[in-house]
Amino acid sequence: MVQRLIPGLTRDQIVAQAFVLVEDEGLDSLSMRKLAGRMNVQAAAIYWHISGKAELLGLMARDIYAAAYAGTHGAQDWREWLRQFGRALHSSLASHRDGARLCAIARPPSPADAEKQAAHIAAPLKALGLEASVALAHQAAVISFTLGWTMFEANGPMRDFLCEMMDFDATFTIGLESLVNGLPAK
Amino acid sequence: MVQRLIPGLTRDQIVAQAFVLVEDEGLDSLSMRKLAGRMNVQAAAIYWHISGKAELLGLMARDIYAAAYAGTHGAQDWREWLRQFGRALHSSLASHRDGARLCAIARPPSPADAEKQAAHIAAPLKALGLEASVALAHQAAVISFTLGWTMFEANGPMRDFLCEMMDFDATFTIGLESLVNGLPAK
DNA sequence: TTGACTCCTTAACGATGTTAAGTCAACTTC
DNA sequence: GAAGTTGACTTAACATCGTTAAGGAGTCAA
Repeated sequence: MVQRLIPGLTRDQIVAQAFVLVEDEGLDSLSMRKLAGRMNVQAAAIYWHISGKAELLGLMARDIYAAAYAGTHGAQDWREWLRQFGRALHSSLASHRDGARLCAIARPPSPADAEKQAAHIAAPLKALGLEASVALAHQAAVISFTLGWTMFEANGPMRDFLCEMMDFDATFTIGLESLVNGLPAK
Repeated sequence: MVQRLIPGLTRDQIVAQAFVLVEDEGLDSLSMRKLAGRMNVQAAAIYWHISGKAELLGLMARDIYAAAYAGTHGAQDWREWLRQFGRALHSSLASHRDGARLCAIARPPSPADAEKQAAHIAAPLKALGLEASVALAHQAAVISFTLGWTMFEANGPMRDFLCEMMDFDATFTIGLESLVNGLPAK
């Protein structure tokens, strides 16, 4: 087992630079060559650390979701938690350029340990009194709405026109509230 | 002004064949060359009829949305209309392979006549007593939720695992009902 | 010193979207 | 019917893309 002192490249550094690249030039301009160029490295070098572009996108999406989970604190009941989570996910998606499109394209990084991951995801809602399957279903609803909305907000048809007719953020909040309030407890 | 009797290729035929190709091989395999090959034509020939791949995707997405609008009949109030529309859009998206991803990627075909298009879209809800801006906002909410859900259903993380834990269709309906019931009339 | 191992380079493969230039038949006009 | 115009397509090429194979330089253990 040999370990370099200065590995030069790291998975985290690659993902971080990928975010910077997307921020600068947009998701469509995210290519392995450009990404490598920004790190003064050849494109093939990235493949030593990451299996391919799909995994890169997966890791980026994971970071966006992680920020959303980190943005929920001290909810008293599961509806409040879902509202917090929805708002946090929306702001996480919106704070990264093309964030929604990225999460829409990205595939799950590890379909293998889905069960463990699902349990981990359902945990906060279970702690607030929801059954596991209901927790996952409700979270799926909130994620779907939020992801769909942010995408609609960013690239949807008539975007510029609708911008003048309504407050996107306020309308999102209304939709999120409606959705969460109507979800059944069982 | 010269007009051929048999133009050989048509926009509609191209779009139709694109749907067939996606149905057969998936959205990732939709390339101009393969599409042209299926019509016994060179790839560049497509560019005579369609400006590029972006427009092709836009036309495909437009067809999917059109099927959803066509699936709403005789609603008595705007909530019922939104429910019908949500269900129709869901089935339209689900009935085309990679339909949700397609609509997520596709850009609006014509940002120019957004105002006219918005009025046309808001019409059915206006006829049922909703103000134009509210109509658009509510429709945006339903589209966002439905598109997000269908995407989640198709490619989302833990898809296979969640499949066993819940009925996707039933859970979608619950979410849609919750959302629509909670939307304000004003 | 030898060998193993990590990390990166060079080079190449096939595929992609797109454009420019050329071709040819169908039509219009004279 | 000859000439010219134009619609529709072919051929060829360009730049770029994700990805892989082969190899080399550096670092550590023996």
